[in-house]
Amino acid sequence: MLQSQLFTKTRKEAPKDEVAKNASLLIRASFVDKLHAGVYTYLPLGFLVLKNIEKIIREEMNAIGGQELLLPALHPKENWEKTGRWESMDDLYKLTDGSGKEYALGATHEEVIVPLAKQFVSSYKDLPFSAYQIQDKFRAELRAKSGILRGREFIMKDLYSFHRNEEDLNSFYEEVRGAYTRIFKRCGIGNETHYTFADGGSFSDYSHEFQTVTEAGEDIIHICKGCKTAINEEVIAEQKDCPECDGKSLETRKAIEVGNIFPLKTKYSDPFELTYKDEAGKEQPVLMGCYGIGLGRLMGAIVEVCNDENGIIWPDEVAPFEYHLIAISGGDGEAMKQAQEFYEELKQKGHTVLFDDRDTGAGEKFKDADLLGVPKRIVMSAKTLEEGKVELKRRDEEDSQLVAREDLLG
RNA sequence: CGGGACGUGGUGUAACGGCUAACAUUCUCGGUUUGGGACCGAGCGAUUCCGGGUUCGAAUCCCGGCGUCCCGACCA
Repeated sequence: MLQSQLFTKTRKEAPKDEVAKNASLLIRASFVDKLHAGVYTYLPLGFLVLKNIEKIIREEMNAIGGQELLLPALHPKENWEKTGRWESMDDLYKLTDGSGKEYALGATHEEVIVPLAKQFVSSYKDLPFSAYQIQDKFRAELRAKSGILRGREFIMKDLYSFHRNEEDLNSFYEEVRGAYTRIFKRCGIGNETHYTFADGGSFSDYSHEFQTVTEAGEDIIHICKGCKTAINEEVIAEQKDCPECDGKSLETRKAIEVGNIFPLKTKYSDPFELTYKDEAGKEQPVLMGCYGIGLGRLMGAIVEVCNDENGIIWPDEVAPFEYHLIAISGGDGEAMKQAQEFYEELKQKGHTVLFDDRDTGAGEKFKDADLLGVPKRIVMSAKTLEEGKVELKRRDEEDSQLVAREDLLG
């Protein structure tokens, strides 16, 4: 992408009302824009990151057999009355059309996917299976906060699994745990993200969360120094020791919940009478699990973890581009000309490149490069031309090096 | 939903109740530059969030609303 063509611009200063680091940096670098409290636009650069996160999640979901679909966001009131959540879920957005018919904006999708599954599940032979979607969710948060970490409209991946017995549910549950662990690792926050025992809220008796340690977090977790498993503050009273190992030394940290997994069992299959016939022809309730990851929140958490005083430092796999190519103009314009050619070459070899072809000072380009946080920066100037090479610097490293162009094309 | 802070060009700030609302930045034009937001000159850009009130006079004081952020409560 040519930076001169990008319709968004970076800012020297963050809007004064953004305190959260993720919002401050993402807005300054023009990855996102705030429409109103808790509702953000993903601008072209932010959208690239979001799509990368989405790709990672999709690959890992597919790898454990999840079937992708897209459920509606506009739900009939009746489905929500059936589970009792039309009344009990107070952050549910409710709306009425011109004729007086009432709807809910999807805050979660058990109310839609369970009736859907009912249409196709009748025998034990139809089980197990799992389906997921990546879609906008709406929740009337009393207080949107922390930039994109807690919004009122947000993109979420929700996976639902359907099983004939608890054993099968539990084994799939562990598979999802593995997939989630890989997702957060690929997103560059594997070391900061902990598998955590938590309360089930209104969803189930208990649950597990994936908590990323950051000062911007709104939860308190107690991390086992032995096995890195953690316990959420809300259940620490019941569980004083690490349940995974003998480690009893817990470290207390603030963290943000980037993912969660719930054994729903029959909580939502019961109200919709989702059942199957077993080998004996006997009607049995379907057991369910549900598993969520907030994509925007994940992006925010990555920024909270991966930054320095100069800007964002995107992990390789989520970065909007692989290379940030900077041409330092001036002189006879040769550097700009050669950079233009190199840009085309890199693209041809399949690399993603942001090419700073703007006619502006070198300082501004470097500042913007640091702020945008593309993992690898290539500089071409009169200086590098003399050597017949280009300068390569990783965003997460101090030193740069001169390398041959061919070395970057491979 | 309780408490607090704030609301002035796109962004960040300033202005005692009193001149044409100031400065920086962004942006436009011209010129000089080109290895860390460079420099010079000339411009554009605001009904000071909205509505009332006090006053000869309100960005400034008072009341109400709306909005944003922070703390708390709440929360897949």
